[in-house]
Order: sequence, then structure tokens, then C-alpha cells
Amino acid sequence: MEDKEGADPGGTEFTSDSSWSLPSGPVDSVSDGVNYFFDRESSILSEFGWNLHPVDDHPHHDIERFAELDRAESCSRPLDLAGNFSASQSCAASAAAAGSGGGGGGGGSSSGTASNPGLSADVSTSNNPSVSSSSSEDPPEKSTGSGGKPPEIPSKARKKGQKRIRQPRFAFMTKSEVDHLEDGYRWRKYGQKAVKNSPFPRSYYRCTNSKCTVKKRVERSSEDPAIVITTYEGQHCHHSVGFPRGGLISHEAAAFAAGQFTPTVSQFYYPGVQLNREILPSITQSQQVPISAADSARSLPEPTPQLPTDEGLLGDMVPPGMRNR
DNA sequence: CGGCTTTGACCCGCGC
DNA sequence: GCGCGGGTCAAAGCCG
Repeated sequence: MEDKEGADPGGTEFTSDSSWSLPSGPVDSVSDGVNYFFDRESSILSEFGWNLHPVDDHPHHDIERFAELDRAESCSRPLDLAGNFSASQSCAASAAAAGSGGGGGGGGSSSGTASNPGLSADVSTSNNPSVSSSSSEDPPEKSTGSGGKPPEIPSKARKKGQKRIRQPRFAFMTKSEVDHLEDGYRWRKYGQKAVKNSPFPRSYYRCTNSKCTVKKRVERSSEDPAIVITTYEGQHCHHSVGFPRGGLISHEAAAFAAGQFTPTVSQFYYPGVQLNREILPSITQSQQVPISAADSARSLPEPTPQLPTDEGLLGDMVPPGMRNR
């Protein structure tokens, strides 16, 4: 590791293009076999793959996004031809199923929460009327703690043959000294594991909103300790708690966290679909982007390719052309 | 006192 | 079948 230099000691900052030595290929350290590519400026990573296209002046502006369905099998949430997550149910269920994860420990809280009707994942579909319409901000639910209802179905509920299914994930890299970057949401750490082939542990976070099943993994790149790899899984079914307190946040992170990014991403979820898009330079974490609850949460992910009229963040980070594909 | 972090144990999927 | 690695749980402890 540490094959990279030029790390900015000054906190969360992105190195300039030159200082980034892009991985020739997938960043396997991220794990899961997911191919993560990243964009130098926004440091976006995702299982969908981001590939840089060096371009004269704005190398980072021209990003090629590859669609990779590597998760197809694990995520039972197939996309319809329109590129929408078919969602809801499959994923909801899956999410639930997946969730219990190891059902770990004590057999997982059995009270399976009957599963939250409003599972974030399913946000995409009907099911969250509350989200789209009302939901102004879910009051910070305390239950979060172990006490509350686990957002997931008890392991027992998961059938044996059933594969652990994951919700679509979105990862991005950030050059930062801080491991846990602010993204407008509150997270509770529920685990930490040593990562094989990496001196850095991986931390697991869950949204403190009990109704929200979004999870986040944070780890440092074994390649470059200065890089923090954050992986989001699922979509928030509520509004952000507010603006990050002095935190650093990226549009992507925020958008994704707010559930706005996924829909877009989904559009390129098909293999073979490649797009060269311009990612606005504004996507820098060095500058805090005020993500008002109104903006970020107002429009939660829609099942349809249609994007919120109110472009909000999405408008900032995803060019129009891209959104309507 | 409530919320969050730490940490060891447990479960599951997967490769050998 | 076994072992490994990843992911999650939950009790205990810490902190504001």
C-alpha cells in the first residue's frame, strides 16, 4: 500500500488529476468483487463502474460509466428495460432477507419488525407514499439502538436457500483524513471488521432512522491510505437530518443518500450501455454543498425514469441528457 | 440518561 | 465437509 503520494494532509480534499494515479482496473480492495472505478474529482465509485476518460482540460469531466450487472444475481432487483429498478418488492424482500445478514449473534432480534413497510429500498415503488408526500422529516427515531425494531428480518426468516441479497450499492472514494464523512444523515456504527489484505478495518454503519435500512460501509483503501472508500447500500426513506455539521459531503453521496442518485444510476445498469457524460466539476467535496432537506429529500427516488421536476442536486450533478435515458 | 462506539461472538455464503 | 472471510448482532462501556 501506500503506493500513492500526494495525499492531501489537509483533510478531505481531492488531489489534482495529476496526483491521482488511477487504477488501471477495478479497485478490488473495495471488495465484493464489485468492480469499482473512480472518478478523480468526485471520487465516485460504484458497482456500476466509473471509468475515467482523460480529456484535455477536464479530465474528470468526462466520465464513462459502465453498466455492470455484477450484482444481478445477488440483487434480485432487476431492472426493467427502462432501466428502472423493478424493485420494490423483490428488493424489499431481498433487503429484508439480506438484512438479517448473519442474523448474527443472538439470532437476531427476532422481532422482525414486520418489516418496515417503508423500507427504503422499496422506495422506488408505490410503497412510500409517506415518503414522497409527507414525510417531512422523520423524527429522529430513537429506536435505532439495538432496542428498536431491527430494520431487517430476522435471520430465521430468511430461507435457507435464499441468497443474501443486496440492494444496489453506490460507492465513492474520497481523499480524506476523516473516515466517516458527513452526508447529512445520522449513522450508527454497528460493526467493524478487519479486511483481508488491508491493514485498515472496515466500519459498518446503519442509518439511525429505524425505518431506514440504508447501510454504509467505510474503509480505507489499502492502496492509498489517504483514500476513504464509502459504500452506500439502499436508499433513505426519509429526509436528511439536516446539513452536515462541518462535514464534508459530496453531491453524489448526498444525493444518493437522499435517494436521488440511484434512479439515475439505474439507468446505466445494463451492460454494454456506456455513456460519456460530463460530471460537473462542482462535484467536489472540498466545498460543502448545502443540502437542504428540502432539496435533497423532497424528491425521493422515483420508480420511473422521470426525475423530479425539481432537479435539486441531481440537476447539479447529472446532466439532463443523462437523466432521460 | 440517551445515544453512540467498541468488540467478541455468531451466522452465512462460498471456494477448496 | 471444512475453513475463511464478510456481515451483523448485542452487551458493555464511553461520552455529552
